[in-house]
Amino acid sequence: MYYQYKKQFQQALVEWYKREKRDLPWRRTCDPYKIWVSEVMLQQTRVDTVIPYYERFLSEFPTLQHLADAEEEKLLKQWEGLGYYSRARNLQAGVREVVENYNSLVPDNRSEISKLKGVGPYTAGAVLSIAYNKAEHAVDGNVMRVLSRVLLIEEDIALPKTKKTFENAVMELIDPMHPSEFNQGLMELGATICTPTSPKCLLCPVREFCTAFNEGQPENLPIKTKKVKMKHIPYDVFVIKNTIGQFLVEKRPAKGLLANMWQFPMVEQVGNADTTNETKLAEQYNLNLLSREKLTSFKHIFSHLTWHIESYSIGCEEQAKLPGNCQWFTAEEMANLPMPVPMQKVWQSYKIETTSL
DNA sequence: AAAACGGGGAC
DNA sequence: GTCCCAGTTTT
Repeated sequence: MYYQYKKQFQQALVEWYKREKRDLPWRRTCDPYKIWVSEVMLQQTRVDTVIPYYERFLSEFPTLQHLADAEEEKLLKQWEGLGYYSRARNLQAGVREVVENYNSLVPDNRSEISKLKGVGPYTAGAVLSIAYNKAEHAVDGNVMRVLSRVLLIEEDIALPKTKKTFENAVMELIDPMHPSEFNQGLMELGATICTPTSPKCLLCPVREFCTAFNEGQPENLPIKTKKVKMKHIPYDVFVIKNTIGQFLVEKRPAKGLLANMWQFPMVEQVGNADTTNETKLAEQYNLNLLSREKLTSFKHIFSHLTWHIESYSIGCEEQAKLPGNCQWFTAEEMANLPMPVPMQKVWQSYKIETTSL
């Protein structure tokens, strides 16, 4: 973009942003910690979803120190339902690094802040520009969409190396006097005007600078090729209650899918027979099963795989020897355990089934 | 470079 | 159903 147009573009974007920006909770503060929390929550997650989590999280952990001191169970409980739970663990690890190594001051330069756990190129640039007003790139999906249209960039955004093109473009275009408003303006534009489908070009403050609007078809940008192949896994899930009213739950492994989250015992379905899976359950968990009743069936879609859940209610004698990751809890105790959404659905189904008796 | 990693909303 | 969302880490 020619130099004289660049300054006009910056001014048009920044003035539009100042005028039209949505009133969001994290826009009422410059506290780097709070900006950091908001940016992590917003990764791959919509604004409307984040707002209630953000408010609750910061009232529970108002400072770096509060979060650094938190128990993981309590942290995950706050994150429950938001997804990508490693974000929460990484955020806490990063916060602990800041408390221990940076005197509780979030670093204000890219090389240091990028070393923090969970802080990638985007989050680094977002915190630096928004909290510290540094002229740093913060390239997310919105920015790639907006700039692919404005600058008619036709590289495949599914390829990792393409990100560099957009980071360079931002550094070339960014308003050095208003980095925070410039970066947020690009994202706000992508979220509200320059949307994936049917962009509202007639309302766009920078359409006169937009190559795709003037020459091409904005709706066909950006170009993205990658498609994911979904795996499907059928599971039987069991809500198991012993004779003194406790329920059996297990903690998932510390790595991988839904790490350290709690769940009801589940076994992968092998055939379409029903008794084989129950036998497998009794063996795996060393249980003496008494009764059984069908609960809800549904499918739960993750980003890369689908669980097909069938759930059952089981009565059972209490056993002395349980696998190490298993524990009996009362319903009240269970309420404090972080559980993923599919397990909450099963539990909800159980409660409805039993209260109707 | 590709896959893993949640959940939900919009079309 | 598909896409994608204020992405990062691991393989």
